Amino acid sequence: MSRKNSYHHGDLKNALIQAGIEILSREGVNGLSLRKVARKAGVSHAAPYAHFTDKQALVAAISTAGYEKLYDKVYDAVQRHQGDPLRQFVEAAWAYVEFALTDPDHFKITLSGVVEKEKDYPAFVEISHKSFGLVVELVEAGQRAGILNEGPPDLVAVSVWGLVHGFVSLILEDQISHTLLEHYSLKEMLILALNQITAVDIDPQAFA
Amino acid sequence: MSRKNSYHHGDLKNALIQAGIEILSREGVNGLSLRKVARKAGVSHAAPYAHFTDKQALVAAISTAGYEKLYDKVYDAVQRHQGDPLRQFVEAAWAYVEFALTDPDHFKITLSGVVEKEKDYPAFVEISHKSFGLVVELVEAGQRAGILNEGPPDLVAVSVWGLVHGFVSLILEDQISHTLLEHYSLKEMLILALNQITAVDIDPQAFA
DNA sequence: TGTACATCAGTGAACGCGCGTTCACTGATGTAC
DNA sequence: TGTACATCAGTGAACGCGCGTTCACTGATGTAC
Repeated sequence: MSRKNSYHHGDLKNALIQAGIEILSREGVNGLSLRKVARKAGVSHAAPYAHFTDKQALVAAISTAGYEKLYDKVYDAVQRHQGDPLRQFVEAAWAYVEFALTDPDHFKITLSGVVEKEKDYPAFVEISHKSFGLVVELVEAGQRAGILNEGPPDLVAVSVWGLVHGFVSLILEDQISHTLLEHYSLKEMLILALNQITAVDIDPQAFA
Repeated sequence: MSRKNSYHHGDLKNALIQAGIEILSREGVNGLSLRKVARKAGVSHAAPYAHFTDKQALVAAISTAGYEKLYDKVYDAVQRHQGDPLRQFVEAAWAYVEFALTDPDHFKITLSGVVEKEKDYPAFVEISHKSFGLVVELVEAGQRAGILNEGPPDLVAVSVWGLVHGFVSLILEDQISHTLLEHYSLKEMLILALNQITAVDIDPQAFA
């Protein structure tokens, strides 16, 4: 940003990732190309090769950035409601949903496994493990507080993550019936869904 | 198939859909092109235009076929365990998981919303509604049998579908920890996840 | 402080490729008489 | 049953396009003396 008009960009790498995210949100996964990303960053189409070995690597970096943003949003929610495990649980789930709805295509490229070789990118693997760890911690806190059923925390974490992730997917795929959407807000629906999985009954009204 | 060597194919439309599914399973979503599909069906690359107005239409037909196959597999499971609601519930969920694992890319193209304009294809919309209806019926049966919690069946259906769908997604995205996969079979894990959502406790051993 | 030079991050022309789609055509099939 | 003809489902050449990647290059920056 600081050296916008000079020959050298200064922070092209991040600018390319950012440009990629914008293209994703405007044109979807199929509209994402190296050349478009370079164009949007105001740079020749060969310039990205100074920072990424190939297109895959750029996509992996975009995915990794998406995961990090998701983690941060969820972590924020957890921090904001320290000491109130139920609220923590609900708001963390809601943060996940919000990120997906705000930037559906960034969410999809990050979590839909569209990119094959994510395993080859250590930063991606790291943030994905870190995220799962966060869910496990949340589950353990929930179990201690008696709002979640007993059971191996990692297994319960899979159920919880699965439920929230599936909920998001159904919304993004327009798979949720119209009548349902007329009767409930998405947050209410999420809470009613979470209710199926918690040991206590959550009152949607309390989380308006 | 019957007129393989004649100028006219006889059943090109279905042959193209089938060829598309095969390409999907071998090369993934990004490998799917009209020209490849035609080649695989043994036909010139312009031939598909006699049956589909454009590439979108072919993809929509492939997605629709995927949904129908999924519906059939789940419906089969339901039929096979008529009179045993718990088993019906578990095996229906497992059929969903099995389809996704058997043909991940067909599953993805069908349910990942990669295709934008699915709404424009009535056959797709129809089978998707029909599928949701089947889940609702299953939920109602489960509630009557006391194995699922009370609540508006369509809402509970969203939770159930969401849980199973999310579970599948986590597996396909390689998001489930290695240690977990070493300790449990996928079917066990599915059942333990379903356990979080049922009113009764399911014994994984009973479904080996 | 000033100069020489190595390093680095850009440029722009060029490559070959596969794609979706159109178009004039042709061979096979079905139908009317 | 045989013939004429309309219809239909294919063919293959051609189009223009955007893509990923390479390459010789050049301008800017940082460093040693």
